[in-house]
Amino acid sequence: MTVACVSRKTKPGARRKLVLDQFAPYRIVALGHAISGRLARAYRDENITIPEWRVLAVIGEANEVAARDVVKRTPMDKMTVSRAVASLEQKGFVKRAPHKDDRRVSMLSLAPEGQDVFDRIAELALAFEDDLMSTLEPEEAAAFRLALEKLEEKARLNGQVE
Amino acid sequence: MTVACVSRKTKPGARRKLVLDQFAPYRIVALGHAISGRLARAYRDENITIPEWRVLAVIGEANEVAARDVVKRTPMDKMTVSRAVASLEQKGFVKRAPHKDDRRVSMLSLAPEGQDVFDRIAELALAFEDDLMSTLEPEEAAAFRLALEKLEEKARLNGQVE
DNA sequence: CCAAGTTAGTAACATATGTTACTAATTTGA
DNA sequence: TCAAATTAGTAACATATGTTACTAACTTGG
Repeated sequence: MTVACVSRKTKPGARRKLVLDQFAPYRIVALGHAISGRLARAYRDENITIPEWRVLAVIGEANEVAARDVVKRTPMDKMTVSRAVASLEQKGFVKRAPHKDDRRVSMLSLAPEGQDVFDRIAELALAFEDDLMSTLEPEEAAAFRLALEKLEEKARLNGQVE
Repeated sequence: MTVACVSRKTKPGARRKLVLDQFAPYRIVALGHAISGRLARAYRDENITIPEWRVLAVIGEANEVAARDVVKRTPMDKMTVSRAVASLEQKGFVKRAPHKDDRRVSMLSLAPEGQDVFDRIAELALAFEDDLMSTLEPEEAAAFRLALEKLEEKARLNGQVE
């Protein structure tokens, strides 16, 4: 157990100036934006939006899920998911099957064409990840992933309150 | 001898399965989303949108800038900036002054009230950053910031192509 | 049972954001 | 010197996204 030493480099009471380039939350959001834009190319060629891709990915990972599970596993609200699913079904990428004993729920699965699309995008996405992360040494990358996890945990917890 | 089966060794092009929770780009975007949501509370109380806050921050940092400079320094396109500036001017937070010798350009600066708003939000934002980053040990935090920088560089460069 | 509450999903509306195309001002270069 | 290209900024349109509130299907507790 480590001692939570919240030391900062600045003196207590000294008012820091906010400088965007050194403001970590901003840097993280900006990086996310850049990444989204970069990945968007892979979706665009398949006529898939970002929410649609996320839905595809969750189904592709779990084989059969309900829409509510997609909501739990991604940063999208249920309306966004609902729209994405409707569009994917329309395109013939996703199938709905009635839930065994809850008629409100449909179970989602990939149609053959949806599986193909998923595979193609997944390949590009993984290649992008490799390329991106190759800028970091292996230990750096591992540390980065760990830090991401901790920060997300923290950000989500705080988000819970109100 | 015959080749029995597919090697499991990871090599370039080898097919991994895409698992969202282990897919770094997704984790980064998700963290960005969580952070945005968390910070939004500070803006909301001041009736400031995220693009408006970014504009305020850039002006607050540089004292006098043109809108185009805001575009260069943030992940927003010029229309988004234009709207944010218009709104901020309407609210009396930002002033426009004609550029010395280019009549297309207005120089933006903070009105006194804008400075107040900026100061209040900046204080909350810095406190949030402290809280967020306190989950990391000082060396972890430093490594994380460095990694962020490298990744952003890489993501932006790739974004250039095409 | 069955009234009250909860949950899954969607419709309808409001707002936000991106895209295209335009105006006006400036720069370029033949 | 002036036609063509570039740049700053905005308008108008299309699309995407969030919010509220609703329906239908379940669950619960008396």
